Amino acid sequence: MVRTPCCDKSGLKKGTWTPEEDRKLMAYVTRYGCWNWRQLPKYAGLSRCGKSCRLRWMNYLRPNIKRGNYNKEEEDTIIRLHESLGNRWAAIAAQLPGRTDNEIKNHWHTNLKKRLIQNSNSSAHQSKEKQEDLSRHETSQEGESKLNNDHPDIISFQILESSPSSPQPSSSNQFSPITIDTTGVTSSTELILEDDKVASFFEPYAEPSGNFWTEPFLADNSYNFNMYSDFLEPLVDHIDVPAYSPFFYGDMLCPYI
DNA sequence: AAGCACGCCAACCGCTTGAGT
DNA sequence: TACTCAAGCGGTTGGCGTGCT
Repeated sequence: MVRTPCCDKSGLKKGTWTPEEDRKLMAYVTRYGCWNWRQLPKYAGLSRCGKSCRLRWMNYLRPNIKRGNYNKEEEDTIIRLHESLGNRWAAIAAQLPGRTDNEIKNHWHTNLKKRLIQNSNSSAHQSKEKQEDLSRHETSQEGESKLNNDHPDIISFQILESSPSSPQPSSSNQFSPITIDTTGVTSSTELILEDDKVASFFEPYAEPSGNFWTEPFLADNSYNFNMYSDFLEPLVDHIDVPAYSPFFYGDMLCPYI
């Protein structure tokens, strides 16, 4: 979407990712991990800069990405965290499993910010009316409680504002680029992938009882390729990922995984 | 049906941070 | 300590989709 597909001066492709590029990146990262984002596109056969690959993986291809349909809890969390953390989208995203900082940022600018402004405007307007009304009756305390009843959302927001801000230390979420956020993933069937193609792409290789996404990536920081070779081999071969890599086949060592 | 305006959001850019030497 | 470089982060951009006239 968005950027017109083109090449920059160094010959690297920019703009919308094609399904083929997605498959290449996904297959390569799945097979070899993200040992070096700058070098990765070269070995993955992609004419993209490493930064672009990383972004694509982090915001779109990474497993357990939840997309769209924010529920009220999530929105409340975003609002509350934004109140205490400001525009630290990565920190906010760390508290919302499956959501990316980019997506939260977009959602904030397109929905939540407007909503808050509207709320504050209407509350300010009504507050003014109430104040005038109250000054007439000189019953400020009574009026305050009525205002609270009229705008429970605003009030709860005020309470949250005054409460001690508690940016949770997100140790588990401050993952390195290739660490897989496994929150909420208990089996391969629970993968949250918006793109049906991507989901179906991996479906035939999903383990019935194991946890593909967590086990190989978390097991003692080494890539247990052999365990998933049956899974990866046909997958990678099928989508024609370049056979070369700085690592020996089946002897992959990636300190980040 | 065609043109226009606007919102959404994927992706880019540039700055900052942190690790390695 | 200073320097280099990769990765992370947040702000911004701009094409596409959709609703409105």
